[in-house]
Amino acid sequence: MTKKRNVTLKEIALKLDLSISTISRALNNHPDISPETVERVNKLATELNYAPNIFAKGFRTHRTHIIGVIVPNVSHLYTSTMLKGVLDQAEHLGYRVIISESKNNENKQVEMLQTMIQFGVDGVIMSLAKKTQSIDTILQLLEHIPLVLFDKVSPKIPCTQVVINEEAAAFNAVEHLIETGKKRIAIIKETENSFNSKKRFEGYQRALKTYNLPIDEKVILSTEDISITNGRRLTNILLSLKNKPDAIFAITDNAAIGAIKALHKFKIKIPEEIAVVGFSNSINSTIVSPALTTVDQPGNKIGKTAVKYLINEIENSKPEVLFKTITVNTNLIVRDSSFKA
Amino acid sequence: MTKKRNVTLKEIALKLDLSISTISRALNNHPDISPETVERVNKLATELNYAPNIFAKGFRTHRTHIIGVIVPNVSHLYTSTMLKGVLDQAEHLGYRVIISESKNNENKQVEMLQTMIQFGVDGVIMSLAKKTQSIDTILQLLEHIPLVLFDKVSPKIPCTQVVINEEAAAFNAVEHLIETGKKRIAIIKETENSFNSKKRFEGYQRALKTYNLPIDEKVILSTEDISITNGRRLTNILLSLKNKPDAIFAITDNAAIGAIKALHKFKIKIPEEIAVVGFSNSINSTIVSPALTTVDQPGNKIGKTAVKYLINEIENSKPEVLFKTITVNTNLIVRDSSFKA
DNA sequence: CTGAAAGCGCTTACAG
DNA sequence: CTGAAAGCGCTTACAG
Repeated sequence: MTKKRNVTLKEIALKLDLSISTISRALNNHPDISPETVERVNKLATELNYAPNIFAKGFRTHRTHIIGVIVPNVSHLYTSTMLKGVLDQAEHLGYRVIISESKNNENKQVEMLQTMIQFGVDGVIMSLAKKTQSIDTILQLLEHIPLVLFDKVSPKIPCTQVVINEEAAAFNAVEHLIETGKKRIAIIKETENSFNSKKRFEGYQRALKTYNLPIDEKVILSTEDISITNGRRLTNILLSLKNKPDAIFAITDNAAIGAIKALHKFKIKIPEEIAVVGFSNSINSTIVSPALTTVDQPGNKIGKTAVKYLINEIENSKPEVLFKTITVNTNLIVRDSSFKA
Repeated sequence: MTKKRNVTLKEIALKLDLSISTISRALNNHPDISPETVERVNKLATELNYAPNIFAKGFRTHRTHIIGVIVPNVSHLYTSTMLKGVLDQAEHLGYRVIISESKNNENKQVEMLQTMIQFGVDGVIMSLAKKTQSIDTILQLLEHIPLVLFDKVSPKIPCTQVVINEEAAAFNAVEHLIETGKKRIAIIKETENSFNSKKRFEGYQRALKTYNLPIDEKVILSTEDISITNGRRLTNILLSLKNKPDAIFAITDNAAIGAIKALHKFKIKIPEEIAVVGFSNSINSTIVSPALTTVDQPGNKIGKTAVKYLINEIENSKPEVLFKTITVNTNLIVRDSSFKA
């Protein structure tokens, strides 16, 4: 498929009987060029619909104005809201965005990172694949490119990391349950000690301690894959306990939705008998009934913030950024799966 | 932030005391080069972790191996599954993907298309913004770049278009309702005569005609924004009718979910009194209760197919592609919001 | 204020 | 089988 060639500086130079250098300068508002020349050049350029060849430009300047984004799974609801934030902010600051999926595979993640660097992106924003172990390669690649982590992060990687106030958010969620009279609060968390799961669990523990409630291993359940199905399965386990919980804090909306489905099955009243709180405020949380009380996790803002910090690193040739955490705040949204305070 | 420079052909040439040309050829498996040389070059290249500068390459070859994707909204559930398909297939065929949102704004859509072209993408996959009117600019841009439309398409643009069998899918959905005994089937559709809404409406009409059921304007409702809220609102209107429908076919899952919420409020039994069928098979459709009967719309496959056709056009310099529709099939998934057949 | 020239890293016709 | 050279479209130090 042969397509029309684009207008080049040379063509403009020829038509205006000026040099390519002058055209380039005029178009880039170089102070040296006379206003009249700038005027003439701009006029013809718009007339001819001139658009610089970004590849030639990037090739020359070692800047592509492309940001790479690597996430485990683009079609996760929450991820897609982060992507929205990334796209918006990037566009706003004059950058394009290339997106890749790691599919929660560590090797693929590194591979993607490498291609992106090879590709010449100016920087990368990444949410880590589950169970990312060997940080070594990433550390090496860090010498080649500015990197900002978001959402799924790791303290082992010395770079800017954008996260929500995981611990405090979980604390608030559990505190809310306690304040509405719940005394035996179960938690459904991830088996893997991911940053998010760990912090949320810490918040849960701190809330119980603060209110002098016992921490009982029997109602602390974990799962590899924190899905609706597993939320349901673990809730069934909770229901089989002699001493049942009166509330469930699930560290994701999906697990919470699974919990609600299980409680429904056993005709247990929500929130009277058992209250449920989730985490994310995904669209799903308003569709399930009763509507889910959950932590609003502003994906959009996380994405925007990550872009802001990355571009800042790209554009300011300051000393290397080391470990730095940026925290975005969250709110608890109380719906029908728990009592109003 | 200064980052390490990458290894170049020149460095390899120097170390091996060969010319840059030879290195380039060896790395590209040019038949002229002796096997021993190829061997030596490859060895050093991997040793040095050589990666070609894609910008220099693209600049030289006028090929970037980047595909541009323009969609109205990345954080729509369905869109994100299409994106997943696009990313997978593109990666599989050795292409990178740049994603942009048109935000359903026609001007922005054209603007994005222009930047992508300027950017040097090899081709573009686009889902049209709502109410895309002035096709003129798009037609002009078509001369510069291969374009494939997907999901939201238009017969006015002469290019490859990837869609599902909208009409047949709607026909099947309505036929299912008829076969389970429903006789007065309402439809909730879009006001705008978009390709999708139009085709689905045609399928609805054909089903009623086929089974000799009357088409009654009173139960044909439209809305600008086919959301949960509006699904609920329009269902309230249906419930205020003297002669109520016994089934509702909503052309999106969201509208169907709104319908279910409205029916719930009035304690109407689903599907006994009124059955509901949606369209998309989004995750939401399994979370609402009763679980929604809906058309499974394979976003993943649509995305993949679009990429396949686009890359085919990019790589084969055949005569210009004119209008051509590729249809991906769908299935009706029967859940609890309608009777089993 | 303007131009000639080098060079970014690569590919490829041309020559040998 | 290998190399010297041109050129893709742009920017920028250097010269005037």
